[in-house]
Amino acid sequence: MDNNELENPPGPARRSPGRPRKKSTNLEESTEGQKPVDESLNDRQRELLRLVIQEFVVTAAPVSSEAIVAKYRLPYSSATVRNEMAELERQGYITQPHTSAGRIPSDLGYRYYVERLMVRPGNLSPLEQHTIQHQFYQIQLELNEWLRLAASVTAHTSHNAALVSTPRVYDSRLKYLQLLSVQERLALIVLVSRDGTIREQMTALDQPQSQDDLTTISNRLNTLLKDFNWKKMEERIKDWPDDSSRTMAQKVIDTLRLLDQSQAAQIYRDGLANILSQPEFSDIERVRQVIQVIENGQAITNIIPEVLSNEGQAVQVIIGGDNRFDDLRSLSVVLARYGIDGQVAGVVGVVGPTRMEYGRSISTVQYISHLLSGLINDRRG
Amino acid sequence: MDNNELENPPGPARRSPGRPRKKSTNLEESTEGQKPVDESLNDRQRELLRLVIQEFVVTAAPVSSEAIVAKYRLPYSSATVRNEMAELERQGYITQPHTSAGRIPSDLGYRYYVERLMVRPGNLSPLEQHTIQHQFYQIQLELNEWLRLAASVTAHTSHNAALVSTPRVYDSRLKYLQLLSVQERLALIVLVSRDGTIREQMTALDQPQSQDDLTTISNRLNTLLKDFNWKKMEERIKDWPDDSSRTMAQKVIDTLRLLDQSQAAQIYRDGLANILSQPEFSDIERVRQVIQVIENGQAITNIIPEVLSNEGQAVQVIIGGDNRFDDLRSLSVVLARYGIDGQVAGVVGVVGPTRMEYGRSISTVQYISHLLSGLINDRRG
DNA sequence: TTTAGCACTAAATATTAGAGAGTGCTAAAA
DNA sequence: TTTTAGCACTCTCTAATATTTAGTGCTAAA
Repeated sequence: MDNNELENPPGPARRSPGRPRKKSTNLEESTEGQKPVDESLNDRQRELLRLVIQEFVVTAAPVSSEAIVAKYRLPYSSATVRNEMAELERQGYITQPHTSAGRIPSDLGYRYYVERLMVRPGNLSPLEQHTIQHQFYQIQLELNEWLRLAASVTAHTSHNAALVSTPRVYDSRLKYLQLLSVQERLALIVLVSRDGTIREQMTALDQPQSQDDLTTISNRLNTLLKDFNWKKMEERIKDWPDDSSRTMAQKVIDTLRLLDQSQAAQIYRDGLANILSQPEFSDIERVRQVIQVIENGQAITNIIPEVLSNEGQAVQVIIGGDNRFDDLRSLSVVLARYGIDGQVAGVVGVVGPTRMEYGRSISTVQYISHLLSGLINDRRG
Repeated sequence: MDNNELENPPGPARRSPGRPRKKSTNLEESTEGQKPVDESLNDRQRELLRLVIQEFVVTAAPVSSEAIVAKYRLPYSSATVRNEMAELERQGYITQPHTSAGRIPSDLGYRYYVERLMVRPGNLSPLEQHTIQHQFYQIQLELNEWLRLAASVTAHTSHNAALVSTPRVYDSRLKYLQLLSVQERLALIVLVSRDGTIREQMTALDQPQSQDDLTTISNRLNTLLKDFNWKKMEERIKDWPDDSSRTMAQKVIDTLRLLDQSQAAQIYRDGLANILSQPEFSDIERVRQVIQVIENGQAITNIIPEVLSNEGQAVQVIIGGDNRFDDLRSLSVVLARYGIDGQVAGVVGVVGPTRMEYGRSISTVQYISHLLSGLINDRRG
């Protein structure tokens, strides 16, 4: 109940809508690691904002001036803190659920924290890294099992919900294909692309063909089409005679193109239970919303291609939907790409309340994406 | 809040623990379709029980004598109904949340309803069947995409949460294998079993081998091991010379055995949001429990192999955990097997509150399992 | 055997009072 | 000029109490 206001950011935050973008730009201009100069907040205000957020992340209750002074033994009184808080509120970094309550961070506050105040997220502890690696390398797994595991581990490590998208392959090239007779007029195309993806496709035959016929065809196609992507293949077969080899080649092309294009990223999810035990989800209606969003929401599906195309940034943090994804108000999403630049790419992400441990989430997705990239790399030749 | 008592079945239901089993036996003995004779409930009582349950399933609120008489224009007064209800309660089929409330069905009541009172669930309407078929046959899909779709459709059709397990294959037989060089000392085994399952397995090589070497080996293995299951293969290779073919054969055997055995059924889930909008989940704590159970609970994983081994029954209904699955108190599960007897088998199921439309759930899993069985059958040769 | 009538019970809802938490402001102190 | 003690003020939270409502079980008559 304390957090109702998170959903409807109060006046002050709205009054300066241009601010977050500007801040973000500042960060990019300043050298990383150096403390950026800020015109509007002095050191003490920044420090207090940091403390308010840290405290709120842990307690989930509005943070009072008194409490913060006592807990951190600040060298000034609660009255001073109140004055500074008033200024922080005026600038939209924190808000009050009601007059006589403490302060809670606004989305803008979180943004500022993530970009400028947070202790830079380091790596996961060696112990955690080791535990995770152990799980990954323990058994030989298929790709989808890796991804499922990745989602599970990410959720567990970040203490939030996690999502992992299947990697999308651009420009698949044929490594090997095999045709298998299923019935007289039904064949199975098995197609291995150079990045190790396997695609099977059942296909009807115009005329009955034996396994021997099919083997002959597949041998020919293997020789002629190997290492090509579907566009190259299409050029190549243009002047072929109109025989069964060509018909089959066309089907292979279609399958390969399908692999490239229609490839709707499947999304593995896990850890929903983690975030629902957070106090912000004591309201059942919010729980339903969140489940809708995570289970099959548009927002998630919309974000992913965006992250994939966004080649620059290593980790992307979307706070409270950032005014773009309405379903995600009150949720934050931390996303990292994995894969091989320009060839294979997927997304690993953490979803949780805006009040999340951003540092931990960032470390987690960084590490897991690193791990997945390694695995993908191993799978290729 | 009305339904608190569902979780802790009150006295009467406990007093006659042998009853449900006995009933179930009776049903099996009696000819299907014929109205079974019952010593303890007269026609009017049965009719009233049916009405109470039907009403409760729709309204989710305790059913009062007055309401039921008015709504169904019963030819007797509410006082009479009250008398009969008292008897139904004494026998444990219904309970009162508190003294001055209406009646709600107990698990025992639901059981009785499902086995003896329910209008026998027919098929889904032709329109629904058509819609579903349309979704299934619209595009060529891979197995896991079929299953994902099946979960989604089941959830949507049953208005509850759905789960679909990956089919487990007993006794896989090799249809075709291919070895692909990935790096000098790293190869990919691609293995197609006769039922159309494809398994890929990366393997390290003792000594560098070219693609040509690997092709030679795979040709030999294809000829010698085709159509065998892993046990047969092991016999077969017993007296082979200890060369690279044999080493590879052993790896193929291991992979095939893995396919048969370790094959932990993956479970596709969908429609969690459906059941959480039900009024029984207005209590956040219950929501959390349910999500735990459905997302990664033991109960589900325990039930599935049980259903698979239970070859007789077409559809299995577990009500409120049936005193065996504690996590499932207040939930019911409707399960059907799909696949081909003795060869491939998976499970499709509906999970919802005990107050669910059993008829619809049963029709849905029946139809979907039928459809999946067909698809599996098509995939084989 | 059925039913009208009614006392009784327990929950749900509304009302009120009081306590608690934390602020903003003022005026004095540093 | 900045900081801080003091205090009035605001709003929520909790508990206690009364009121309403729904629906029963029982009795006695039909």
